[in-house]
Amino acid sequence: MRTVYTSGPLKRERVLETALAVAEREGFEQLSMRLLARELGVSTMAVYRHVTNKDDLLDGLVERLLGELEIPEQSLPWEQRLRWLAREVRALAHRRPEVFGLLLRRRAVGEDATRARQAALRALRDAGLESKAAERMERLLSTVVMGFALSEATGRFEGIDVEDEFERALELLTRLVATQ
Amino acid sequence: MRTVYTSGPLKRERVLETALAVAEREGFEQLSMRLLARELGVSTMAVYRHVTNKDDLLDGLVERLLGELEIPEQSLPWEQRLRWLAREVRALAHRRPEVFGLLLRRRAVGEDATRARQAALRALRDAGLESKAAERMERLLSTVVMGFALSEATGRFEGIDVEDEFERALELLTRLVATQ
DNA sequence: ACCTGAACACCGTTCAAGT
DNA sequence: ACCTGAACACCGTTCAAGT
Repeated sequence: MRTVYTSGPLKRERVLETALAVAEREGFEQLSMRLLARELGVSTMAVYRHVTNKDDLLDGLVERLLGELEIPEQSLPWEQRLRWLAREVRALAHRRPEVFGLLLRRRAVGEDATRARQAALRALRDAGLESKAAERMERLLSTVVMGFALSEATGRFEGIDVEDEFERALELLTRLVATQ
Repeated sequence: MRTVYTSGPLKRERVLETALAVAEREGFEQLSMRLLARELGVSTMAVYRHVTNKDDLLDGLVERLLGELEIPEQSLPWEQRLRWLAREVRALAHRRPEVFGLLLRRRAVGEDATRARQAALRALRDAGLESKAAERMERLLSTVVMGFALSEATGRFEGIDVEDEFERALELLTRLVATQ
């Protein structure tokens, strides 16, 4: 009834990948340990060998999503790096509308979580902000970017050209950074 | 084992109120139709007379939460009205940390949903923004305000003085509105 | 008209048992 | 070492039955 991924032994990597696929295909609420196991062609409890419980599975998904963000080259001007990051997040929300919300519900702790944040902080420092101000601005920017992306993914801004809206918001905020 | 609310007949109002209390006390994930019924001192299916299903229950909670927002007097200067609204949202997130996230996950459709939005739009028009610009700014502001409030409720900004941070962000954005 | 209990098709997770 | 099936304590919801 379902596609069963049969490539090699069961690994955490494949568990997460399949969980992501199931969530996007069936809807996030439908993702269960049992359905995931069925999809992997394995007993429910076999999944627990690669994931300590469902919470750990969700943490793994968050980490995987963050790992999909491409970090801009340091050589680019700071404005372009900020825009790059913002668009990466927006693209992620587009690609994974069902699971994107996880990023705003769960605290990201792993290494991938900080990569994007560090890149944003570097860009803001390069824009001339001192350390504390850069951190504050990063929190403001990430809130806006994540919030917009989520709003689009959940349909809160239906009927609105979010592409355009998002670019304008970025424009405004970048100007705000420049005048800090 | 649990407090049973015994005041009068079962009404939608009391169902929602109790659901809110249960969610905040036991955690949002623990809120179930069965536990809610137990709490109301009634059979599970009796709850279904006041709520068509769990989805409808959650929609009801969203509506109730939005109804808790106090709208500022029109006589206040526009900056103060915006600040008022922002603080109301932040206070709501503080009061209902467990259920606040619902507001960002579900589309609000009822009347209470638009009250706050209309008040913000009026303030922005009074600030001199033309109609389209006011709508765009309202979306930006609401995203920031809701995003910050959620981040605080979920602990994303742990160790940070969100009170201070929030005021600074508002300050920045208000200046942005003034210079539009 | 309003409430009930049993039943159905699901969950996450523990644990003893199999290879 | 790795996987399994049965079991436990839960879900949301349908439906026939009670008052």
